[in-house]
Amino acid sequence: MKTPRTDSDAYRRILATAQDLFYRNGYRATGINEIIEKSGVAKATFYAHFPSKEDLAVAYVKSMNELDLDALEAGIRNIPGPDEKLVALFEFLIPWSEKNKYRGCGYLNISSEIPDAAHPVRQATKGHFDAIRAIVAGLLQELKAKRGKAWKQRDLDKVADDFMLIFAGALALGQIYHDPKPFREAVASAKRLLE
Amino acid sequence: MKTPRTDSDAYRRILATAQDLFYRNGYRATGINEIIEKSGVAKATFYAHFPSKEDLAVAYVKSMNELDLDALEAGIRNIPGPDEKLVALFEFLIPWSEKNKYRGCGYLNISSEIPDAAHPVRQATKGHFDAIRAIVAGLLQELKAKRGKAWKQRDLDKVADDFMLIFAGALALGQIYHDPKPFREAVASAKRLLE
DNA sequence: GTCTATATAAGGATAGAC
DNA sequence: GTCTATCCTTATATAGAC
Repeated sequence: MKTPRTDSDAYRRILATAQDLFYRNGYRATGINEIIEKSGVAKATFYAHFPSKEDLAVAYVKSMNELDLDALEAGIRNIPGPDEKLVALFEFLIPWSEKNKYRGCGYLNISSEIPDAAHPVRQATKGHFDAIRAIVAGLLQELKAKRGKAWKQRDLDKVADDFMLIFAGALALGQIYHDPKPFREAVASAKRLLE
Repeated sequence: MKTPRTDSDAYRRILATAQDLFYRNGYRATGINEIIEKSGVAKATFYAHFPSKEDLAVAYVKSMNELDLDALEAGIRNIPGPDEKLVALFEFLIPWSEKNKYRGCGYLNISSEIPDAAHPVRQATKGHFDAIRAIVAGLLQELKAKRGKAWKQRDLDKVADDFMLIFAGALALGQIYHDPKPFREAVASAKRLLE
């Protein structure tokens, strides 16, 4: 028997299907059988790649995280200054939320469904927000250097805290209200933080 | 056959059990059978009061909303000024989050599990955040009157937006990180908004 | 209101043949 | 890798007797 590989076609199809269903319909609402059916693999093949549903959940979060971070970094790469980049992080959320029909943040959503904070999925969702914060912190450092005296006294950690609260808050409220409004408000808040 | 009443003892026991289990373990993770067992009612009694699990979910959110708003208003009643009251809204979240073992916001959690934005449960969770915002907006009006010239130019809607983003952001990140830190950051952010 | 079945579907997971 | 069959549990919900 061959060892299942992460670069096999079946693996990719399963993960792509999970990506879609877990995000759109939720983790517990999505059955293994449905994933197997829609990804067009055999049941045995599925379990050869993912010994349990939880393993698939972990792969789902990690893979989504890579995609999101890549998209995010590609999105800000050609934007000139760190301040414009920081605002762009929030502006991206407006079309993103619409594209995703205001289903909200996949990391917050699956975390809500898994109460055990020690669970590998929860560790992975935490890792995602850590990564976002690292990007924000890096841009703030650039900005501090650029602004010189005016920002000399600013505590970058606290500014990063503010950005993360507004970021997560917009994701949460965008889902609650099923509307892009919180994301527009977040853009305005972000701009104000950079004044 | 008697008409089931919302003030019956069985009704209250069912709702109290749902309150506990839905919040702690999640909506889909909690089975009707478990609720029936732990609330000590008969299966027929349960279905006499709640024709379906969804009906119970709606009652759960609405009842939780009433309890939370009552607790919140009682908590700020004896605090002197509107600015102190606004900060207190965030300070309350620190012990609250610890008491709830950082399980997060029950309204955000169940919303994550119900993708259909038109669902009655989703309407109820939206109503909760509307109610919170109304409290914030009311306090901001008081504050504007109190501060006079210094706040004459402030757009209260935008300040309320900021408060709500920070409020929801802390709830979301407090769960992600399973930690009171985001709530402490939210207190600091709120204070800064009132400067 | 209680109790004990029961219907029926879907859940996750395994096994055997190809 | 595919296919079908199956196991066991849990899910929501209903029925009948007391």
